[in-house]
Amino acid sequence: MGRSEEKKRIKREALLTSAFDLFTEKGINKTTVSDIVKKAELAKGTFYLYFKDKYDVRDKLIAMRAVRIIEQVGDELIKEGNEREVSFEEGIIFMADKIIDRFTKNKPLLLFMGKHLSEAIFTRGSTEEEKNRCLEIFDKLIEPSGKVFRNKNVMFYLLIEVMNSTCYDCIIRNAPVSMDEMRPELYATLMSIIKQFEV
Amino acid sequence: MGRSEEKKRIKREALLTSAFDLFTEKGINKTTVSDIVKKAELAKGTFYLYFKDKYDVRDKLIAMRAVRIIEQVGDELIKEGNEREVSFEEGIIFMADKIIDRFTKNKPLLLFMGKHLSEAIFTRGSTEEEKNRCLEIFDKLIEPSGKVFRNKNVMFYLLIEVMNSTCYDCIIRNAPVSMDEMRPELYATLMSIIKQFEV
Amino acid sequence: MGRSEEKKRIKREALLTSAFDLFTEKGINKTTVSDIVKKAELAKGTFYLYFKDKYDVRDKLIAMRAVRIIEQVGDELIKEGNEREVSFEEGIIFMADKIIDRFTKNKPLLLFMGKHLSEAIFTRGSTEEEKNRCLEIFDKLIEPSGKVFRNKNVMFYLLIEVMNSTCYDCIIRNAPVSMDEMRPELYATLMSIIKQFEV
Amino acid sequence: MGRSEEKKRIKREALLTSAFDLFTEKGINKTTVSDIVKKAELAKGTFYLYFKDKYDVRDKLIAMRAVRIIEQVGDELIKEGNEREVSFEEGIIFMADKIIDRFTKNKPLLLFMGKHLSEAIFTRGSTEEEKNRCLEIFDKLIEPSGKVFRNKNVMFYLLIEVMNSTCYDCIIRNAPVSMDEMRPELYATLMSIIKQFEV
DNA sequence: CATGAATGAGAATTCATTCAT
DNA sequence: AATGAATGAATTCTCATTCAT
Repeated sequence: MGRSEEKKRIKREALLTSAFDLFTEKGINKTTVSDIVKKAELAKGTFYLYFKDKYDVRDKLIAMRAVRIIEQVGDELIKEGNEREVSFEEGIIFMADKIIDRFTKNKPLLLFMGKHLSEAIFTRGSTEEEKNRCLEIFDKLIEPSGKVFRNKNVMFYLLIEVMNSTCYDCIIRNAPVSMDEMRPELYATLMSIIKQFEV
Repeated sequence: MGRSEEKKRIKREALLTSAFDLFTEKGINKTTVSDIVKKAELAKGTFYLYFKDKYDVRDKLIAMRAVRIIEQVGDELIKEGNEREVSFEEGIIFMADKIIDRFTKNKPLLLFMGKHLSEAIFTRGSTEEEKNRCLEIFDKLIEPSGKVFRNKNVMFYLLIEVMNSTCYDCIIRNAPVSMDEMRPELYATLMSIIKQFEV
Repeated sequence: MGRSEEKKRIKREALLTSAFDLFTEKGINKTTVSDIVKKAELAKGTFYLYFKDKYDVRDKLIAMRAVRIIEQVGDELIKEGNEREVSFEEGIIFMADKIIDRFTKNKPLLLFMGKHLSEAIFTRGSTEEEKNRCLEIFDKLIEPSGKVFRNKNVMFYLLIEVMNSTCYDCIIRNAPVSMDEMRPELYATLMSIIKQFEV
Repeated sequence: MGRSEEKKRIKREALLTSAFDLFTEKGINKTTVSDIVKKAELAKGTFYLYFKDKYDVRDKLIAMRAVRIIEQVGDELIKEGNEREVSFEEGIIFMADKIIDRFTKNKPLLLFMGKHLSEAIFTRGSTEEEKNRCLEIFDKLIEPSGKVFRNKNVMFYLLIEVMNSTCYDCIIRNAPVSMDEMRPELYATLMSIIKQFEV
């Protein structure tokens, strides 16, 4: 990568980081392009060299964050798998558990992500390549179990969607019940879904 | 109700109706308070006598519509029940079917509702009374079956949430698959969830 | 005074009191007629039965307060005069002293009065009668001294004006010096002015 | 100064000039930011690049005008001093005379300045530098006389304040007497004040 | 007299976007 | 590629005032 390419990457990165901080801090509606460039210490016009508008940035951030969450939790699972035998079902619960943890500790992140996790992963993944990385993580999860599932993507979509929705409603809105009350039901539901797709 | 109370109700109604039409037509961001009052044939200031801002109207509309959808589909189910024996599970499928139909035919409505159906019903229901009406509909659905469920509200939350999410993603975004492809999996998932809660 | 006359007086009074509280609290520009009637627990329209607009209220309040200040300080002076011999010059100093005290303890009042004290007394006195009461106070002050002044009203105007201006600038703005530093110079100036008018 | 700096100065100037014209013409309350930018032939938003709001402009204008008045009258006095011997006292009278003249001929200016002359000079002078220029003018006035005064700034504050107040009340409100009737008393008062500060 | 809902002109201010430098 | 001053349409919201009840 050339010098100038590198400089550009840094600027893009600065804009994304600043925007993310502001979006999670005060919401997208109250964040202006001015705020973003000020925080990134760049000129107003520069923003438009990299992004169409702030909604463009938001979409890219949601996609990036969604992928990152899955990747990081996937990595943790791999580590766990190195230490003890982990069945597919256990793996899913493990991931759900880690994601719930993460969101419980970082409500602004959850607020920002909304219920867009699966959407970001399955249809907008910031790049095709990232999207595939996510799907691969799931595939690797199934592999050792030797199980066969029809319609894997739909299954994963449903698993993520149920998990994301309950996180959002229980953690942010504390309704219909608290996350703690929901957790066992959520896990049971995840299990039900998996069973349903097993061939 | 007094004359003036009645007049106020009509004005409030006009604002809500106009706002709903505009929100579904061109989205909330592109709809201005000016647009709403113009359509309602009222003065700008009048809007602010009834609502805080357009987001206030949106929240109230989502709540109202959510309740209305459940009520109407509930009514249809009652009619159906008068004509033939309908089990609880069949009833849920029937309702899901009707809701999918409704959203398929009215994408702007779905776009407007987003994934807020359960939230509107379980935590914001425009009034406590409306919220209870919704829950009652579900109760009536269970009754004749003689079945017993633990944590009914959580079950209903999950049923509605899964249905709402899949509708939104499959109908609006056509992803991860089309609604037609999703439908059998959705139904199976609804069934799994019910089973899981049965005592 | 009839029953209804009395009721009207009470309402007028409530509006004046509420307005005064709000004006001193957050300034006239940030006070709305709505605020005033809400505080007075009256209807919006009622305001306009008693006053032209909020500036009308302000003018009346300034005039009333100006007169009240002079009267109260005049009363204190009379009491003082009953206890010890007080020359005209001493009387003026006494009054200035009391006024400075009052304003130092009640900056919002001073902020509200601005530099309008003499104007309120000499040209707008809420009623002709009140205005005359003020002038009489000064006359009574001169009487016992046996001194003769030309152009008494101009003299009083200058005395009040200098006192009001220095209070405002020194107490509110603390400039060009503090009130404590200004006080001896102010007193000297008041004495100079009196001397100048003595025949 | 760079090209763009120069352009900015011109725009700021245009806004100040337009605002001043409108403020003196129809008062600050009836002048809107829209009026100002229209007159300055600039865009609405541009106003907010240079000033916080119209009150910010007013404050800056009052300060500028106050300084300008003192400077111009000071210049006239210097010219006069070149032609004939002028004592300190005569100088003050000369300046008072010129200021009264100016205000009599330009009542809107006086209306706009209000009783803020000394405040603008002694505490807000648009810049520290301008403020000092004003004080210097007074110093130069004293110098040739060889006289010594204690607390010069307080003396000048009082001289200006009395002059400003009487101008405002007599010229604008014609009360308690006309400016012509007030003039000899004003002059005498100015002389008394000077005497009082002489060491 | 009193009310307070309704009005609607219009004020303030913002902010995305452009473009000359 | 980067800048940031300038733009001005767009938007929100206020608030004095009216008037039917």
